[in-house]
Amino acid sequence: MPENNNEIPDIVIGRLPLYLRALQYMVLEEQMVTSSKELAERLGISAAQIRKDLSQFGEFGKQGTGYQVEFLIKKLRQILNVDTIWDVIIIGAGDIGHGIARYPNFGAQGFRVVAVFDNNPNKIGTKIGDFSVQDSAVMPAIIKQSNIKIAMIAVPASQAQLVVDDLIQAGIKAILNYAPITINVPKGIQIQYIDPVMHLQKMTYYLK
Amino acid sequence: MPENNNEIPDIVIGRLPLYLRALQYMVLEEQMVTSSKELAERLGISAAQIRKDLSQFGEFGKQGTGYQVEFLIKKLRQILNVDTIWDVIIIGAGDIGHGIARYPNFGAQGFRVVAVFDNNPNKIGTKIGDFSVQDSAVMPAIIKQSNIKIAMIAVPASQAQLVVDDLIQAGIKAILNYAPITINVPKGIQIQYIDPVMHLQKMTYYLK
DNA sequence: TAGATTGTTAATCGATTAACAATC
DNA sequence: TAGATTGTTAATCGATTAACAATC
Repeated sequence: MPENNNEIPDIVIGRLPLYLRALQYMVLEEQMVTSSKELAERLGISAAQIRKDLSQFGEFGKQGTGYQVEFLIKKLRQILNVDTIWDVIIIGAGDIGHGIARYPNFGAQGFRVVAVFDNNPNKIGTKIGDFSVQDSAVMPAIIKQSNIKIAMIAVPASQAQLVVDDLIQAGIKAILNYAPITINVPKGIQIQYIDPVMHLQKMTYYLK
Repeated sequence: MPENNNEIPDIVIGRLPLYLRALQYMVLEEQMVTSSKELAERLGISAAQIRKDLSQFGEFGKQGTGYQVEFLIKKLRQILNVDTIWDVIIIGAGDIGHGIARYPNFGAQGFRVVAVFDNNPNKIGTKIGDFSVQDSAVMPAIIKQSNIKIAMIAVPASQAQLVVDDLIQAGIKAILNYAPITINVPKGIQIQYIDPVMHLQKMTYYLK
């Protein structure tokens, strides 16, 4: 007896934020309705792929008409769990930490930075926008107390694994890692990487 | 008569910088030799995949022994065209522009930031580390004059497409885009995206 | 009704993995 | 020689695309 196969591919999940982003620009342009064809052209992918991806989660369109932009945004936000606000912490108050602490796009997209930590005594207590940098020593307590699930780490590569281990110990479930090093995490913990060097080195392959 | 199929998949190219990064940490740890198995464990991928990827470019290992770390690094840098230094410019002198202008990892990885541009008169002439911010108006001339091929853009989403069009017009061939919007570029131009929100939204799908 | 576009199936295409002969 | 590990093939697995009935 075949199981109902309801495992949605990770690669599909990865495209949903892309769709959401494009739809939000349509709202800014006061466009009410779109189609898989139009979205596909904007994003440079195939219309069939967009329809197939969306159909994993329900029937959000109308034949002959397409998709209501606002409605599809609402559905995507529900699917991605960004129809509420997630509190996020930052570890590392260097240049990158400063940059992401002030990043203006998190708010509208479901994320709120609530604390910045560092273990350097010279940085503890300094101000970044609204927050003052807190001692990493109090980090686990604050994670537990505020039930925070998401962290962004911007510490030196040499410290990244240790910091991640501490974060997971304290209850963090998702990590966005700016340190240029591969981190090991147990199953069930999400980790994503941002490393501009990787992108640049991929592009130079094709240059000259 | 079958053509020699020497088109290397883009997805393979994307993994090479990851291998390179891991190998460089091995050098720091004074490890001389590695194996596909060890690399695979570090990176959380399969050993077969690493061997297959590398074999696209040559035979870099020895049976029974594995790979000489320094030698493989040298080969990967050649393949990726990062065995020389690429000059890179930054457009946009806001928080993100500041952050990447001071990013410490570019130098050792084949990239050198040589200029930062902005079109805001309040920012033009201000200092970021060693450079002063230049007027975007002079950007095309400088790109041509210095034969710059790579740009990183950190401007508002609303300006990103226009800036990219200008850059390509001036001769830029590869763009790392920090603006949270999909950009259209002609064939033959490389573009890569960095958007922390996308990564966060992908992870929240799996949370609770 | 005619035109447009969805959701879905089946076919195609491409990527990953398992396995092993070769060989260091 | 025995053990280890490569490079490569073939099999498997998964993702994308083309096509079209359904239907707005």
